Amino acid sequence: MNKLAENLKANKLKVTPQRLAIYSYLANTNEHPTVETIYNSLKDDYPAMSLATVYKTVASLRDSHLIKEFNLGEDSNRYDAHMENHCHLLCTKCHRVFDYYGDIDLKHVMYELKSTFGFDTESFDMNFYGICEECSREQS
Amino acid sequence: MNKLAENLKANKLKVTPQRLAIYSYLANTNEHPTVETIYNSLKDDYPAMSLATVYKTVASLRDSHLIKEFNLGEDSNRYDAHMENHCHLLCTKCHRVFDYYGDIDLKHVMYELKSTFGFDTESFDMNFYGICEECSREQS
DNA sequence: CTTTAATTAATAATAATTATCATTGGGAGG
DNA sequence: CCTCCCAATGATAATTATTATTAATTAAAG
Repeated sequence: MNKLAENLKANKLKVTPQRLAIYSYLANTNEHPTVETIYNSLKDDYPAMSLATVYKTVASLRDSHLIKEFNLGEDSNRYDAHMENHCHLLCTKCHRVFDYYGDIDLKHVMYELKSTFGFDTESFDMNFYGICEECSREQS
Repeated sequence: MNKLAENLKANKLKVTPQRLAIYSYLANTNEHPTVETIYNSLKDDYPAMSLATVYKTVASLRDSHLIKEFNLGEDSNRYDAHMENHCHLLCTKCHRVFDYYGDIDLKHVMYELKSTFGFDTESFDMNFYGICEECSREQS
């Protein structure tokens, strides 16, 4: 039995073909697809699949902390099954999103948040906006 | 002539009553209101104001970099006229948003992004998720 | 197998946002 | 001051993302 199906079971989610398809699609891409993109990518193999199913599936995967949902100021949400903490690089020209897995130490900041505001940090995210290599090469 | 009107003019935006009202409302709050909130707060003083005007106004203020637009995973966008770089503390219990103006030094990270990926960072943002003081006091 | 509760597909409904377009009014140039 | 032009506004329709409903289907426990 594969890892993804185990993860589903561990969270009391039934292992259905659609659910597995959506989950493994997310696990095997490093794009950060929207519901629309997921749907379009899978509808050839699952012609009966409904958009509503994709919405509900990503919602339950998100609730079980198997994937992350985020929004980068666009019109629709993006999803990512890579749960290691990482941050995003957003190219303001081509609008692609890149990952950065290097870890950023913010213990001192989190300590200050706690001592100054009494705020207990559980997690954080971080987005860098700028120009990607390819776009800056084109520019010159 | 006040500062806000000057800012509008500097960006070739006509200084209309509605626009000034929306802009100064944003400049004088440290909530991070949605379009809906802005509209409801101003419609007593500007009974004729239309929701569409609020949408269009925040869009042009955003395009002129006079305010920031962001989304914290909710259904609607939030706006903030405080342009000094700061990050947000999101309480996962009460869903309030707090500001942190302390500056976080990420020069070394940005340098690494440049040398490893060729990514030129223009700006970044950062969100901390956790429990605020008030909520953690209630818990115990 | 059989049962049952969860999942799904189809579709309707809702909420946020954007587009359209006729009207108005800010403000630059006379 | 006036006048005129074009950006801004308001009313409303349209669009887009997402959620709710419901009846049919199916995974998986016993």
